[in-house]
Amino acid sequence: MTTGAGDQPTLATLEAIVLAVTGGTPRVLCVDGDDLPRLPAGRPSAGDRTLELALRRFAAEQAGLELGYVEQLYTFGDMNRAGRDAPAGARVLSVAYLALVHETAPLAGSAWSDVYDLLPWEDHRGGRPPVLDDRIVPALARWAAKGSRAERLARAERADIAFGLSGAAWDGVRTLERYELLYEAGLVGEAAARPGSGIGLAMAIDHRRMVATALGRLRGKVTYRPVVFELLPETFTLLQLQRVVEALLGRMLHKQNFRRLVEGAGLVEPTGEKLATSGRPAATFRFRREVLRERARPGVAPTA
Amino acid sequence: MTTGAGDQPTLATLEAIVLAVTGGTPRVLCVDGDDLPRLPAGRPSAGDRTLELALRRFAAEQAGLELGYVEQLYTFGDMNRAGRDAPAGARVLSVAYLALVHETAPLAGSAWSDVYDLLPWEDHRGGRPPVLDDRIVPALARWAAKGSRAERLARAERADIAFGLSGAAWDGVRTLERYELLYEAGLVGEAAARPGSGIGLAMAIDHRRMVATALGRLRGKVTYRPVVFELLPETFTLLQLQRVVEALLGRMLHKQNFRRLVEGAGLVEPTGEKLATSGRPAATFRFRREVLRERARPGVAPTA
DNA sequence: CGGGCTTATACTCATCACGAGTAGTAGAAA
DNA sequence: TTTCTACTACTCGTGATGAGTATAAGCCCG
Repeated sequence: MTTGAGDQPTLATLEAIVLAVTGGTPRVLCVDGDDLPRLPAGRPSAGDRTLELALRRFAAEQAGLELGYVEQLYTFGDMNRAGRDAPAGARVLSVAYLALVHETAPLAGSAWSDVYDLLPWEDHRGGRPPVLDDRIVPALARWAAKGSRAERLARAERADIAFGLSGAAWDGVRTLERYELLYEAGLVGEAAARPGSGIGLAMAIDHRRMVATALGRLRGKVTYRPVVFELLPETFTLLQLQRVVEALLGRMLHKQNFRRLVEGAGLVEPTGEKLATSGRPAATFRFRREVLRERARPGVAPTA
Repeated sequence: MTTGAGDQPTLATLEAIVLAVTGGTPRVLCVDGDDLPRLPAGRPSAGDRTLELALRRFAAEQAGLELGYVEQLYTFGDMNRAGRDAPAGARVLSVAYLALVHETAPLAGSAWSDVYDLLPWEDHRGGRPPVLDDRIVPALARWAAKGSRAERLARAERADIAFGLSGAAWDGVRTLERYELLYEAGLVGEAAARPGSGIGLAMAIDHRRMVATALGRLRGKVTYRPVVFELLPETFTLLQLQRVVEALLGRMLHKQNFRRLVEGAGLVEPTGEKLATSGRPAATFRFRREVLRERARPGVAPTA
């Protein structure tokens, strides 16, 4: 490995995307920034054996949160992403982690934001969001009409695949592709010509991109790993479970089929207790750990 | 964001896992280290707008390689992973990228290594590798017998799931879990008590862990994204395609079903040409780009 | 020049996952 | 007792997947 001439100091930070689902709403933990809200962040120090431990440490110190499930998401290192307090020309490397927690009370200086306030085009539970056809599709069409012929074709293909246009199917997992397309097309606040004119609530620097990455990853993972249970209490009804999954996927699921999937796969076991609801009381369940041995890809949502 | 007291200088490097498949053998590009082979690596410099562009630049400079498909894999930042030339107490952050290329002639100072020489327990194409039952399973059993009762149960569960023991199914994607388990159990050279006694060819520091990460990611991705075509020439026969997929998955596929899957999904289109083989000549195909619009998850291997 | 080898290609069959729908059940509230 | 809400049990059709049978098209060799 040769050390190039253009070496530069590198600043490394850890960013936490802490996710919870409360009452059908997926929420992400934000702290107040100078201007826009931002994700909680910290730096690894010499005493932290691993990056993940560093993250857990500062989540506890800064926000009093004991994180459960934690997974590394992505490392962001573009040149244009230094905050205003960073030395010019320095590259900031941000290692983003996804953490799943149960709902908790909001903490001082921080608050939960609805993920779908940040990314409104991602929530299809109440049907196709109007913002798609009203603003996004026309703007993408304009964006795709620019450039050389080859470039126009490439842009149109990207837009079609990401947003399920021209006969393509909407793929819930492509959240990042969608965000980046909107960014390039100037439709999200951080990149919009006039501040405040963008779609969805803006966040500092590229933090909304990180949330989009997290949502996409989680939507994928839910179909083959039992991660949802990290967001639920010890025991729960099948409808509660379904609501959390729907909140993550951003689409409704067929109730009977969901039940068949989850029970048939042996993902849950009945506790024997009943929980009073506003209708007929529901049986409560808990996660059934043995499923990890029985199935290679125990997911709580259909693959499609 | 508060700046903790324990801040430390951070060294950032990019590591490239460059993969090719030649004649049924998946290979990774290695460069000669002081002692053990290592992955090609470089540093981002101020002129590189993104980390991915930095990677492409130094791959071209250092090895004369023009990378095609590139994807970020994982960022490694444990404390114990500084090379011997690094200042003590410094944390080295390595952002690892996976790159797929067509086979090329070996370059000066670098060579292709068979991935399954590095991770012999991962290749099940010729049946279950003997090293599993001869060395790994007994050693894992010894490893799992240590610690408190709760710890023993947790270890046994991890081993069962990762290696498909006690009725669990072998999951090709869990390459990283397997490598880490072997590491903890002291079975891979880098961690082995006596050097040279480990299973598989050792690499510098944690580079073999990176290769394991890459293989696992690729095995997963192959089932829902048409990445294999990055490893193949423009046109190919279905058997060539199948051999590449099998090389990645480490298991054999049913020929007729593979054909049905690939043709039925519209992943390929016939070129009209025939290629002479050692038997009946085979029709050649090329990747059919339109499939990206037609299918949400166009994969070239079954999900299981 | 025909048998045997190798590889390619075309079908069939059973099973299972999944989307969608019908129907009936259990408790609470009015 | 009605009505509302939510829970639970089945059925049907389609498509994906694993596995196997049969046939075709070249080559090599005796």
